[in-house]
Amino acid sequence: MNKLDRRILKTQESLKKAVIELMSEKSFDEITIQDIADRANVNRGTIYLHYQDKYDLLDKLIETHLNELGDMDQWACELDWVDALVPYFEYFEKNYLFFSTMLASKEGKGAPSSFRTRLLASFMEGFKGEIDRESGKNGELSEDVLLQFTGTAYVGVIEWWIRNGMPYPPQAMAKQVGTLLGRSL
Amino acid sequence: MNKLDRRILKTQESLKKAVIELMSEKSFDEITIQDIADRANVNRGTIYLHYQDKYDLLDKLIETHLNELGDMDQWACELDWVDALVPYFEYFEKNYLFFSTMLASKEGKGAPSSFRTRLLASFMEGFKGEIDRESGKNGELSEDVLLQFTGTAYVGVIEWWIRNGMPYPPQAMAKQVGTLLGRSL
DNA sequence: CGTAAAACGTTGATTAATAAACAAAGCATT
DNA sequence: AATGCTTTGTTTATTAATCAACGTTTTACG
Repeated sequence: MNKLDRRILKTQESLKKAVIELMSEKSFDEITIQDIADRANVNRGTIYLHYQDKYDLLDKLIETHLNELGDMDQWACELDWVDALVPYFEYFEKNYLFFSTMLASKEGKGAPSSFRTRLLASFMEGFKGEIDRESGKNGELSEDVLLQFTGTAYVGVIEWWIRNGMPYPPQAMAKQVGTLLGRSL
Repeated sequence: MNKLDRRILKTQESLKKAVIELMSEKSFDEITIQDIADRANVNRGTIYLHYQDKYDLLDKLIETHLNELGDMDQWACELDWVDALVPYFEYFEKNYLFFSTMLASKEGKGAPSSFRTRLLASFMEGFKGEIDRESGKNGELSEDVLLQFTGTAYVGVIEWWIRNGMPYPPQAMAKQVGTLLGRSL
C-alpha cells in the first residue's frame, strides 16, 4: 500500500481534533475557518488543500470514526456479543469528546446530515450480519423492524452512557448491552 | 521582529517534548535518534536540520526553559518576593515532567553539563539583582556566599517539592519560599 | 577478534505547508 | 441602502519536512 506522507496525516488529525474541540465550546455555525486554523495551528489556506470547506471537514471527521467502527465489525462478528462489544465501548470512551459533542450538537443547517442518523445507519448495517437466522426465533420478524429496534436501542443506550459521563466502565456496558442485543438479534 | 515559520516551531516543540518523555522512561544514553524521531513523529533526518545531535537537542531544551525563567526575572524584580515567585512555581508545575525528569536524571557522560548546575547558575544570576544593598543587613556578607546560600536553598526546595509530587500548591510555595528568600537577600 | 546488525549523519529530489496578497461574499452597523 | 469590517476561497513563490538511499561508526554477539 502506498505510504501517506506523515505531514498530511498530522495536518488532518490536528484539523479534526480542532473542530471537535471547538464544537464542544460553541455551535458549529459560530465556528470560522480561522478559528479552526488557529486551534489546529495550521495556515488557513492549508485547510483548503485538504477539505472543500468546514462542512466537508466535519463530514470527513464523522466518516473517519464511522469507518473505524465499521472496521471493527470485520472481526467482532467472530465473537460472542459481550466480547465483541468491549472494544466498541472502549472506542467510545477513548473518543469521548467526539461522541459527546456530536451527540449534544443540535441539528442545524450548519452540520451535514445528522450524526445520530449516520451512527444508527452504521450500526444497523453492522447488525445485519449478526441476525440469528437459524434458530427460528426471528422467523416471523421483518428484518427492517428488527434492525430499527435494536439499532435505535443501541444508539439510545450509548447516548445515555456518554451524556451521563460514562457511569459504568466499558466492560460492564459491553456485558449488559451485549446480553440485551443477544436476546434481540 | 522576523516571524518564524510555524513548522519550525512545531518541529522543535515536538522534538523537545519527545526527548523529555523518553527521558522519563529510560536513561538518556539508551535513547536513540530514531526513538526521538518516532516519538515526535518526524523524519529522522529532520532532527539534523535543527540540531547537531541528541546532546544538542537536550542542551537546547534546557536552554529554552532557563531562558523562559530568565525572562520572568525582567518583571518579577518589580514585585515583592511572594508575588514574584508565584509565576515561577506555576511554571515549575506546568513543566512538571521536564523538571522532575531532569532533576531525577543521573549525571552521566551522555547528558551535557548538569541540569542542576545550570539551574543554580540561572537562579544565582537572577538573585544578583535582588540583593538588598541598602538596609545594611548584607553589608558584611560576601555576594558569592550569599548567592550560593540562597541559590542552593532555592534549588533544593524546588527539587524537594517536585520529587514529592508538589505537595503544596504553587501559591503556598511562593509565599513560604518568598518569605525565606526575603529574609536572606 | 571478526562479523553482522544497529545507529548515525548526510544527501538530494520531491512534496506539503507556509505566508502574504487579493477579490468576492457575507455580516453588522448606521 | 450604503458603508465598513470580517470571513471566505484562491493563488503563488518560498520554505521546511519528507523519504529513500548511502557510507561510516558504533554496538552486540559468537
